[in-house]
Amino acid sequence: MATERYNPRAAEPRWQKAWDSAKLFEARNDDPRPKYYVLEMFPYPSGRIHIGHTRNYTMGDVVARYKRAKGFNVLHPMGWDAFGMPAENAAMQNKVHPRDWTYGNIAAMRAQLKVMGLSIDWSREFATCDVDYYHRQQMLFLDFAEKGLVTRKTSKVNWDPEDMTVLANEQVIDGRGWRSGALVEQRELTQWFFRITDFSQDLLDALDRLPEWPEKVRIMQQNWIGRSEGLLIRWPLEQSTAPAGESELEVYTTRPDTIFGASFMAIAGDHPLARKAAAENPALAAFIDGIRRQGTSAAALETAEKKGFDTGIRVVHPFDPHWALPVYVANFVLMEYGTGAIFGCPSGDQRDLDFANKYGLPVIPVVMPEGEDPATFQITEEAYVDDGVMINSRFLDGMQPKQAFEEVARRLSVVAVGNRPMAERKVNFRLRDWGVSRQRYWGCPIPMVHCDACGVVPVPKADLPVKLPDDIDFDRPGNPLDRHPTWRHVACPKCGKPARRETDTMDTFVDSSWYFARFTAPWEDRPTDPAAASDWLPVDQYIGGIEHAILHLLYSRFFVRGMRATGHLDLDEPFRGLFTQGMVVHETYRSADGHWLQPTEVRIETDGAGRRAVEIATGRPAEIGTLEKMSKSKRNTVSPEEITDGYGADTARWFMLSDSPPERDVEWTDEGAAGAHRFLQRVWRLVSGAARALGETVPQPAASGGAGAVSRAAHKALKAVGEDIEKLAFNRAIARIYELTNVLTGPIGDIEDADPAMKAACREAVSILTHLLAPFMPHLAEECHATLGGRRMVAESPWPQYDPALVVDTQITLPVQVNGKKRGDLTIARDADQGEVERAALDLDFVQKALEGRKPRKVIVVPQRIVNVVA
RNA sequence: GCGGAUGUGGCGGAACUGGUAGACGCGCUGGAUUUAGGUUCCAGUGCCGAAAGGCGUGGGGGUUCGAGUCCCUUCAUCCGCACCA
Repeated sequence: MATERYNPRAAEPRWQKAWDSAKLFEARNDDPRPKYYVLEMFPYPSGRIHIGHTRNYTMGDVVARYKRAKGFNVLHPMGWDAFGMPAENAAMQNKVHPRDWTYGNIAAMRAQLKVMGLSIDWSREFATCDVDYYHRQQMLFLDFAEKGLVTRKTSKVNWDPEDMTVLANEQVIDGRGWRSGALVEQRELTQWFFRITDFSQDLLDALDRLPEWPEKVRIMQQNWIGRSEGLLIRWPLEQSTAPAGESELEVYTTRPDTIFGASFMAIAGDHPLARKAAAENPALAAFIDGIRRQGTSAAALETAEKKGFDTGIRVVHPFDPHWALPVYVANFVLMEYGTGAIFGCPSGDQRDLDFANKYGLPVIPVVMPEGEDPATFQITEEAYVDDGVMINSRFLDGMQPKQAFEEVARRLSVVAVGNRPMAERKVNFRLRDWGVSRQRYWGCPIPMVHCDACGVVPVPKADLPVKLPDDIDFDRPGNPLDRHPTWRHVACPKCGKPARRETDTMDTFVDSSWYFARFTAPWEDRPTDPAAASDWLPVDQYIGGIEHAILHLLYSRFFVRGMRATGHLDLDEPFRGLFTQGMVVHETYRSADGHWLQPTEVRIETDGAGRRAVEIATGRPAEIGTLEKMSKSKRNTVSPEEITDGYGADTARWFMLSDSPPERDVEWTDEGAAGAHRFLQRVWRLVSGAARALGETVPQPAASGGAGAVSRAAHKALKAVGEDIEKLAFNRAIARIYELTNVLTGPIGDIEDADPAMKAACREAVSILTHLLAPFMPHLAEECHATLGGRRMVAESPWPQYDPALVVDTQITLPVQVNGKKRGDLTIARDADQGEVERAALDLDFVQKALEGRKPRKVIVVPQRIVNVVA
């Protein structure tokens, strides 16, 4: 039968328009149905939609369309993470205003996204650089400040010399700026901070209440927060050696049990005691200077020698007034962690051991593996870090390290140094406060004013927004707001005298820390409608890249806590379900002379012997390289347009979700895309053929025989696909749809001669198939649905319900094993009891043969699963 | 160093709580249809073997009637964090 090929280029825009005019995807806040909020991490408007974006949004769209069909009030919005450096770089390079560049990119990318046929509520779209958005962000900042969640402090910051801005710890990767790649320097600056550390414990505890987050992400956040329990010990200084005014050294340790193994103290170069000592000791000052210049990259740290310098200061051991220990300044002690001072126990820590060996310090073993002889147990080159039994530790001898910890804590907590206990228990976190000041133009201005008389004064809410000035120059690096002739000059809101605006703008991670809440009521003139935000949130399914496992997700979790404290919503956590999807990767190709070739520049030839690549332009063989994340440098990119122009959006959507599980990388191949398109055309032939042959066949109860098989296949697929989508197992759902299509191909080919029951079963089955396809290939599904005479659009139709009676078989085929090896099958009624199954199995020829007349020793019947005859 | 994964045909991958390993797709082989094809349809496709049969989920061992799945051990690859006291 001759069928027109399905033409996606005609059909897809038509259906997109139909969905649009019916406003099918616009969510209403007053809709009484249960809500479902599905969100993909919003894109940075770089200029082009990348194929990775497409995969991400398609996953969210499948969920959104499925949930909508299941009767939920679905919120599926889209916006733009639009502030940031690239806009300024473009301004510097191309003399284009960051605003124009950004909004131009947004327009281009929005058009690209629309081609994909995503079921997005575009009425809620915004960009974080919209004044409407950052205005409300400034309101939040002031509310946070009022609640004490914002502080201003001088601290050592990571300074990116290329971008001329401060970076958060999280933005320093291997000692380099996450964006510029420049080596980061340390500088002392006064900065704005969000007090995320106020929530350290809660941010940690609440991870256990996020069962729908990947384990990996929760562990990464746990490690990042880095909680440890230990003891803060105040070591008295030997007064004759101490700088004036210093009497003790505070040390944080998680191993107080090893205190009798201590042989030195080490403090950071920035430690106050080190500074004081250096003031009187030029050689020490020079040493500390050297530490500051030392690289902080991972490689530098790896190879950097552990170096120390004896300050001459001595501390007294807390348990022995006659035991003095030297205080070194050491290059491996961090001022930022704990107290910036440690005690070194060489026998229990490899780094301390190396240090002790280098400087000839004593090595006293204090923990020994169970069963060793304390008289002979020695530590020379390798520290013993495992559990064991205490030795050489006076009153701790014989204890487990855990008991020893408690004993030391107990004894020291009752001894006083001055008016404080010599030691107290302390919980320590690795997490630092979040520095949000950026010396950039294209960001949300921090709504603060500096007045010589009044100090730092918040901009009154009535005076918001603090708008970015339009007239700016990018002829020099640095912050253009600083150089603007007028913008920074403002009257002090308090005293009215001339004052200066804060010229720092906020880290763009602030923008993305609450956008999901703004989507719930983007029209509000306050940051949120607290009721709407609390109703819609948490996001039921959040989908994005693993690269945001720490930064964005942790900041958002903090923001929700801050917004709750300031009354903007009532919510524990922003994202109930989190899914981190894999990347789209592609083979790489190199020409004979070694330069990278684009996929469009090579032709792949395949035969029994394998695959070869040929450079089209030269006809010479090209080398097929490894799979890589698509990148400009390797030239292995495929653009969404290339695919949609050729095959249409449905094919692209289908291919990206088939085969590979969504959390893994998917390899883009031409063969795969072509295969997906073949399937699309096959479905169209099948459904349109069925529609023509069946006309208005009235569905009637499926009968037995072939019609029953068709019905059962359809209902089984219906059940399975729904369950797979719920689990985000898109590849499995797609395999199910293929299976159903394979089952239907035969019967529908012969449909002209079929009986009415078969016709009815096929009619129902193709209708089910259409609904199953709809989340994945929504345009094709609409076309099929219309061809079948569907009244409404699929996008506004409910998900069909499967018939429970049709998803179980009455006859089942059990594998029959003899001695654990499969020898054949047994077809029997599903509800046959164990005895029947056993008798029938023993009657089977191949079982008889295998038994050779012997009685079986045992017959194992697992109902509805397997029979195993043990001979 | 610490933490986390992953390992199944030529390839991507299925296999729910221990129960027919390889669903589904790609590729490949053979055949049919078509003016032709990069179309469509049919059949085949884990490995060895003519067959009977045997062997098969990174390697080795174990538990079990039965192991891809559980336990021990080992190897390989990938990812994250990392001078954190």
